Amino acid sequence: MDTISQGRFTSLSTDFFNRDPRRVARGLLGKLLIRKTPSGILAGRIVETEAYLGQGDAAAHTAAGRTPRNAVLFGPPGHAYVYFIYGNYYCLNVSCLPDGVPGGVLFRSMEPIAGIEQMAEARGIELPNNAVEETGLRKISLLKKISSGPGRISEALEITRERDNGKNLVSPRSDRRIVDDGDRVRRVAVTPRIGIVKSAEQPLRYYIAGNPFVSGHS
DNA sequence: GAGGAGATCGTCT
DNA sequence: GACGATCTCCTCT
Repeated sequence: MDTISQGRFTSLSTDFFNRDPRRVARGLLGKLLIRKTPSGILAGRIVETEAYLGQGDAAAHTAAGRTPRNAVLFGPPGHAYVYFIYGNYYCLNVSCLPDGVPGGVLFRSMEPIAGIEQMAEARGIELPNNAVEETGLRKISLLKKISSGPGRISEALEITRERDNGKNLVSPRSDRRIVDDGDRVRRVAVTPRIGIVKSAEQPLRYYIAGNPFVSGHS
């Protein structure tokens, strides 16, 4: 058990990810994505995910079989799959299902929790003084640009393919991992995934209903 | 507030 | 050689 500011949290187990990506995507809502850096801990609460099924899912990177790029998704569960998109952005996924069976979950959006100033700086956003102490709608509008969106999450947590692809996200020794601080999600909404063309109709996007940090349309 | 276009490059065909 | 699990900026309303 570690502590982050005033809270406590426990690591998720490998078994948590050794399941159907749809169950993992739903289960990850409310959990914390954290990264330890030399200058402090960065953390955000996961509020939006998308499941990518390894088999029978034309939109998944694994649809056409194993390649050097997607190898992590075919590997053991609980590892980071990071890919580069549109010449500009990195997107973070976590591998699911047993070694040899492809599948994963994309992190689409998170609510900034700790290390907010550092994450804003990594994103090139200048927060006004006392932004962290703000409340209500004003705070939401200030913080939403930090990590609402797949590319934004990676930039805020300083995640790159070169450094993070294939890294273990459950080991307590890892400097980037997914943990549970006891938060319980009340209501989960399910919609089709965003930004894809193939298999676009399947309801595989999950988000915390009513959470203001969800990206896109909620 | 909504909608459209450009940026930019790794990956696979 | 085409395209993509995105984001930002700009324009129009």
